[in-house]
Amino acid sequence: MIKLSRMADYGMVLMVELARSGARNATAVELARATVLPQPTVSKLLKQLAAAALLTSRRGASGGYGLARDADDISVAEIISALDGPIALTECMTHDGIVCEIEALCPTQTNWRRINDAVVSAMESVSLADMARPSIPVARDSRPAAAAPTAMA
Amino acid sequence: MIKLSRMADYGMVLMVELARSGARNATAVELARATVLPQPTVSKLLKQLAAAALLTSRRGASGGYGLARDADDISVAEIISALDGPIALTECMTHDGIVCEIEALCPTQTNWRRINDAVVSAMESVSLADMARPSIPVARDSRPAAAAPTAMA
DNA sequence: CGTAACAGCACCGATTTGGTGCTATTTCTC
DNA sequence: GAGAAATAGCACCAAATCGGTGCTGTTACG
Repeated sequence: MIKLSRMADYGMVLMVELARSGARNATAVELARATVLPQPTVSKLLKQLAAAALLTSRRGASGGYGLARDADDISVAEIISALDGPIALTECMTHDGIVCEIEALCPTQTNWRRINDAVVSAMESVSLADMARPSIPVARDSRPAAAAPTAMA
Repeated sequence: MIKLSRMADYGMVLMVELARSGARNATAVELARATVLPQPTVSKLLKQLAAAALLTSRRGASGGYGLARDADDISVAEIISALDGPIALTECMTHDGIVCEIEALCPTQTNWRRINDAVVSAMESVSLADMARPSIPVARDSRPAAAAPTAMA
């Protein structure tokens, strides 16, 4: 359903938690507790995020993780591609320029790329700071007739 | 990797083929041959597309499929959601207004929705006719240093 | 009435994904 | 200097999803 993986979802939660708390040396255990996510999975995610240079890590006793950059300077696109790999709607999008095997699909390649770029830029335009700040306090009980166009069915 | 399923990919190929040929009564076998896709899968896809009212179907001998509307009036978003279900990056996006279980994620819900809407509108803005017409004849061998911003990594 | 096509199942295999566990390695503290 | 506490980097396993296949209707043309 064009949905991002649960890992990316969890990863975002962790990043938001770090951005909110401002902690620069939070341990995996602390973060797991704060976010109510399984600890082993949290560790795995933090490792990946650190490997992608989005987090700094301190090893050894009293070690931990912290944001590598300002939350304003980290985009949603970065977080997602760190955990889910590059944002590519079709296979053709990954290797750029190489013709895909299925001849029939290729003519549409340019248009796919345009759509893909739109998705990427949408995610690049939102920063971690944006995600951390609950911009519009969403109404929980009364739902105002779905303001957002939910596509079709 | 935020990629759409192969079914949606194939489905697009079939729709483009129908848009190009202009055939209003093409059989599954013909379309499979034209697109070089496995016939059973093609049949399955055509059924789904017909069920979503994107294709008209004629049963019986000399039956077949055709576009239900003008190619200009069918969006990429419709085709994708017909085959892959509604476009929803996160689970929260499907049931609109209902609070998800994981408390920590919810505050970011509004921002997720904004990103999701951007994706949806990107796909709604491109019609099947756009996809069918090879707008810019893509250079196959010489690749001009990747004009499109390929995100990171 | 036979044949050619769509309709709608149910099922199965394989790939991917989510999750776990173990073994280093680093570094702080006592 | 030894031990404890934390990250790093593996490899592995279980499960859910996805892609694909096969059958049994049902419709309609000839």
